[in-house]
Amino acid sequence: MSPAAETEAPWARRPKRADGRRNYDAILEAARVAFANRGTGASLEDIAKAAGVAIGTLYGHFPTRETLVEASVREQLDQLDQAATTLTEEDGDALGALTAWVRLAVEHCSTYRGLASFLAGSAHTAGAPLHHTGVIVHKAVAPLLAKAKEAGRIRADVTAEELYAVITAAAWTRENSPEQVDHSVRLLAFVTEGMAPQAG
Amino acid sequence: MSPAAETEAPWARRPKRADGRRNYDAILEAARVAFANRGTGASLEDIAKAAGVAIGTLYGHFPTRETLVEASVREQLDQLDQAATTLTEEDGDALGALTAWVRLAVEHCSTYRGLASFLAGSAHTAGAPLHHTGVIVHKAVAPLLAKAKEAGRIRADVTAEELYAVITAAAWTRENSPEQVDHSVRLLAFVTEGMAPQAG
DNA sequence: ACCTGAACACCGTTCAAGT
DNA sequence: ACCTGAACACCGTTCAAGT
Repeated sequence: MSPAAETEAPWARRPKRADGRRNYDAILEAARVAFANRGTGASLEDIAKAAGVAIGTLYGHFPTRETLVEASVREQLDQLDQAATTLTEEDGDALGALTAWVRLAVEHCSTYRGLASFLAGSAHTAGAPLHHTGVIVHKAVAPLLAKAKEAGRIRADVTAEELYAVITAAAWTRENSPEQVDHSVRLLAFVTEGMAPQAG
Repeated sequence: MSPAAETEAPWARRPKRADGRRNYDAILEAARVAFANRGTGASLEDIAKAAGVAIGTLYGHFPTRETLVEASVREQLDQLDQAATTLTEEDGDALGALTAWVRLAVEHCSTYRGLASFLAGSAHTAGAPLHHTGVIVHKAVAPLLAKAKEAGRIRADVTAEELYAVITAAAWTRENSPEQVDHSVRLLAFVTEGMAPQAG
């Protein structure tokens, strides 16, 4: 498998022609603003208008809403992947490293209202644009989880899939929390305690 | 405050005229089927068609989608409320009673795909039709929570609001789980362990 | 290779007219 | 008091024509 095959997805590729790249970038930027303000269900016509392109141009680059959502969080996901590597290499508190990364993952998955639902919806559909996120999360969390288990801080039977369910559930809770209090913090605290070996 | 004011909501009242009641019931039944098959975002026109009424009739009885969703789960909510009373009166395992009721509540809140999001959305909006659900859950869970605390099975600082966040998050997880495995079961198990006094 | 925007489809919501 | 359905608005999606 070539490096390009790993990094380049079949959907939403950045065009080669200069005008195409300009439009692609403008659409992405407008989408990020719209998703941040209105959630992932924001009007695609409004996004095209804000980007200064016709609606057909948007569809040319992003054939489905999901491809646009995926592209709008792709860079952030790369950072999340790298953070897992950094945290795994650090010596010290294995449980702290795991929980720190889980919190980063929850923040990523709650970037926009509606993102958690998109992620959950494509979690079990191989080939879906946002299925990639689940794959990355699984791969990234595996070594962190293994180290925490070796250190005796997490039950041996906790799986990466269960952690992903926890992360998306916490992200959804965060999306839906009132501005004053983020209920996902306490939810994660309870879950973390519950995953400790001494419990139960 | 009269008893009627407590039980009768200002939205979605069952009409007094016979033809009105027939249509009201037919719409509700069609809505339950449509919500079960397509989630709470199901087409209202299709529901009206299935009920054999004009779209205006549907809007006459249920001015917003939320009122229709609320009415479609109201009876079930009453049962959930009664179950809390029964479980509170039982002698025996206080933690078991609490967790049994929480599981019933999770099932209620995941009756239809999309219901958990409706509930979370109206949780902090007094006056919203589905805000009622949150109020009932809070009232119902309070004595169960108090007994579990007295028995030393749950941390003293756990609030009913936190439990409601846990319930809706678990319901959302259940809605989004693949058919083979319900991830909310493990999520609830972890949270329950994490709420125990000996943890942390 | 990429862009445009008209055209079509579908659905939510309102309201004047009716019984 | 309740019902009807046409009318309007808004949005997603496609595609023939253009550069």
